[in-house]
Amino acid sequence: MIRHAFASAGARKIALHSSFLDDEKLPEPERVAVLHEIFHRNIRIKQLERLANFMAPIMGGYLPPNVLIYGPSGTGKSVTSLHFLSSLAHICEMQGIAFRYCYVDLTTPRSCFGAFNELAIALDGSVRRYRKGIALEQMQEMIVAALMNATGFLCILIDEADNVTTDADIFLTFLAKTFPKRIPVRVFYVFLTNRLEWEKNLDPRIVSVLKKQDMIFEPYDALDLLEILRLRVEKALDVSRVDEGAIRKIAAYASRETGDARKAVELLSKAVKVAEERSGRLTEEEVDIAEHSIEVDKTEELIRSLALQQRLALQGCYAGLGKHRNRISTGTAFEYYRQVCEAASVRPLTQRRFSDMVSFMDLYGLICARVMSKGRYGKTRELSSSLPVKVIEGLVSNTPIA
DNA sequence: ATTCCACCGGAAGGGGCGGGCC
DNA sequence: GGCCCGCCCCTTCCGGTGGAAT
Repeated sequence: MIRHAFASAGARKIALHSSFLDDEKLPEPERVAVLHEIFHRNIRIKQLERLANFMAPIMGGYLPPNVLIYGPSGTGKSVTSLHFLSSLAHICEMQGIAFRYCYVDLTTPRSCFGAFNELAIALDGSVRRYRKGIALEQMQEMIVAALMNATGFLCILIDEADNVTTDADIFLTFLAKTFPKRIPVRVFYVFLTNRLEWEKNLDPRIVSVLKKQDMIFEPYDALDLLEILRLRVEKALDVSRVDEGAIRKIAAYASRETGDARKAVELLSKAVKVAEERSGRLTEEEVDIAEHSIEVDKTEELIRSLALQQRLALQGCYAGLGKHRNRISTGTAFEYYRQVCEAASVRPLTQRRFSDMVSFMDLYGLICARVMSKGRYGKTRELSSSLPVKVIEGLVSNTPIA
């Protein structure tokens, strides 16, 4: 039986090099190679061209302007910029121009201190984290000291620059004013962000000192995605078992939603798994199944990550919805919520708070809540279900309520 | 035209806690 | 390690609201 199971699983195998479907698992050289191919297929060529125009002064020994790049997540801001800078470094090396760049990753939100810390790590090349409790000025001194002997040009690429949660102004003031004056190396910045309004929240004085150029990465369209997906398919899969239509469908799904390349690859990877469990062939049908199952996974994960009170509220809502033909008012839902709380021996919150939680869950699409006026019988939000049946079952079966 | 239901949702204030700073 | 401030969560209070009922 084991042998048979193994053999039949092998016969349905589609993924030959599954690491190409997951960038996290890809070793660095391979990743670079994949990127090179992507850029050879004329994707993001316009953006590369603009970057090249901005940076061209460096070849004549002039300081390029700072660049601010907007674009939603998964549009290749980071990869494109990194690819460009590494090429630029290569060219400069051949021309004998002293140039280096470093990458400051603020993908996870950080405080001002944390941002300085990342910057320090990126600059002096060490992996050591500075101890907490150092004064900010001292951090700045150390960062300056690390570059005291550097010469030539330095480009600092700051990913998700809007993620500095507290005192972003201090961080940016340092970058814009103090830093360039105190070090011999000529520094310029590339900021990446996915929030268009970021600039408006900044101190206008900083913006004017930065004297930056703007650039926009629009989401990939279906054709770009198709190209990106084809590359992955060629690298990772047994091409003879993949329908062209399936790939087109994935590209269509992803471009219709957000144009996020990461999501497209994720969907591809999921579809491959589905196909391997089923027919051993990747067709449009498998894509549909995978799409649906990603949907379910996402909501289940969202529910798991809810705070206790929020989950109880959600359970209360769906417990009530099950008994009232999927239409209930906030007041009734609140009653059910209280029962759920009692069963879980948790002190229930006030109705006011419950009302806020309902709004929150509506916002995240876990429930549908519309304000309705029933005339003399009051005004209330009418709650109805907006989750797949499978998810609701899982949710209610956890409810210890009769 | 008025009343009145059953909430909505803003404001204000308290308490707990985590992170920044020394 | 310890202190303190700011933030978030929660409660209380209350004026507001759309339309059926009268």
